Amino acid sequence: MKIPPVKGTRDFYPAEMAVRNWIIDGWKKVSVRNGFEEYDGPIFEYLKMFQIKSGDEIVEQLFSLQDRGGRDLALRPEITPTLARMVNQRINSLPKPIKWFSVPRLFRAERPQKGRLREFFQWNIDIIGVDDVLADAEVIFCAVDYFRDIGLGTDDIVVKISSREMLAALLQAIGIVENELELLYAVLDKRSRLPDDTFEQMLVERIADENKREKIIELMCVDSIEQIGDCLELNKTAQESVDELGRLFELLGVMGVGDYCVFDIGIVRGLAYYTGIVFEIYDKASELRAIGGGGRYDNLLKQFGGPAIPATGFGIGDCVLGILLEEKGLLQKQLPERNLDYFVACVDESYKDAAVKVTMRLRSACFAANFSYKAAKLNKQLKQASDQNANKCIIVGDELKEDKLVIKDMTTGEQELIDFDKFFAELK
RNA sequence: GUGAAAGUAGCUCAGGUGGUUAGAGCACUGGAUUGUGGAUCCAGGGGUCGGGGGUUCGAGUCCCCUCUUUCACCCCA
Repeated sequence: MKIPPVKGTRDFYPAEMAVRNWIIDGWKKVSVRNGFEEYDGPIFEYLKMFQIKSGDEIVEQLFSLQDRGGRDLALRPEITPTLARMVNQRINSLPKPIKWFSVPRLFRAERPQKGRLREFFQWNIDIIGVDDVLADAEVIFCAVDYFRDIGLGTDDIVVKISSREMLAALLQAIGIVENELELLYAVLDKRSRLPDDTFEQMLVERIADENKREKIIELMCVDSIEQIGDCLELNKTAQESVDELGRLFELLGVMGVGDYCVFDIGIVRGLAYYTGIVFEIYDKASELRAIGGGGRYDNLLKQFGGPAIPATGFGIGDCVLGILLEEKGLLQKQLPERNLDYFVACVDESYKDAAVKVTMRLRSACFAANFSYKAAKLNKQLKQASDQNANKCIIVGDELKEDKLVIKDMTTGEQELIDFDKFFAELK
């Protein structure tokens, strides 16, 4: 019986595994150099854990299961709840600020499509315990630091930034009451993906007052922070959050990543828990879905039973990123090739054991080394060495009778005859 | 969950209106080459034509169902 792979999953053959490792190693490297420490949690949690933040609708998008004790569990669709739990558990003993990162494997039971699978990896970094906008700037810097590192420039990607807090203040200044905001966000979040008239029609369903609607549409058309003041009279909270956003861009400039970042009032983020700065990262042509996104979530830890502690962070998935890297041709150039230090060939069957022995000595000395299972013709073995991308090939043959080995450099093709003992003595 | 398109070898694809034993290129294995790789030439292995049912003397080809993939919608933590 032939069993196919599960819908929305991927098999990682060595070629795909190399890509996955390269991406994840890059994430880890950038996290560490930006001063973050790695953490992880279990791959499944109580189902409840994922309902706190996101509500019941989300349960349909989860892979859930019941254990033999009747506990309702789910494979994690995100790691932030786990992070919240872990931080809350030790909140008093953890040195602040907390700068942690993780690369969890996540599961979502959605219908797969371009850039979205049911199992994927996501780079998360979070700063907990800092309410300064400098932390938001640093988080954005980290993302850009990575993209720049792998060769994605300002022509390739863009970070679109706004502020939930500011948007709330502005909408309230227009006369939208607080409990209308949530539903309105959902519409505003979709604006960039909808034709203007569809957007306006959806707005009609939410906001009856035509004056308010016009104000909102006018507001959503601003394309710089300065224009906001021209469009509306700012109250104190609004002015403060506008200033904060201005300070953020200033800091991004100081950090040297200002040219990757733009203000975009249309960035709202779907989920309810964002409280301040929000951002999303897109390919410049905007042909793919968001590569990642994040923002400030100052109430979340409290929702998970902890104290009110400010937090900010982001998540970047591997699927859209992988597509973009492929399209930009950045994988071929940068992927490390399989590399074997030595391939040990034997000239005939009588030297096979000697070849095995040489290989084992090389391995003990921490070199990547292989031998041929069959004492095949030398040309076959050399081809194997070549296929396995060996740097050097050791040929074990009649020279061994005089305690010598042939070392062939596979890039230059040059060979030398070297004393057996001397070779191992000089191995570094 | 809704809608559309596709599925033939490991990969990319040929297979006029149904008709012998389903093909090619690449990849893989072996040989040409008995101690020298990447090239070339030759040969070989590999398919229940996604799966099931139906129509037919006969189905890769026509019809129905199903699975998977892709794309869009819903959603996007």
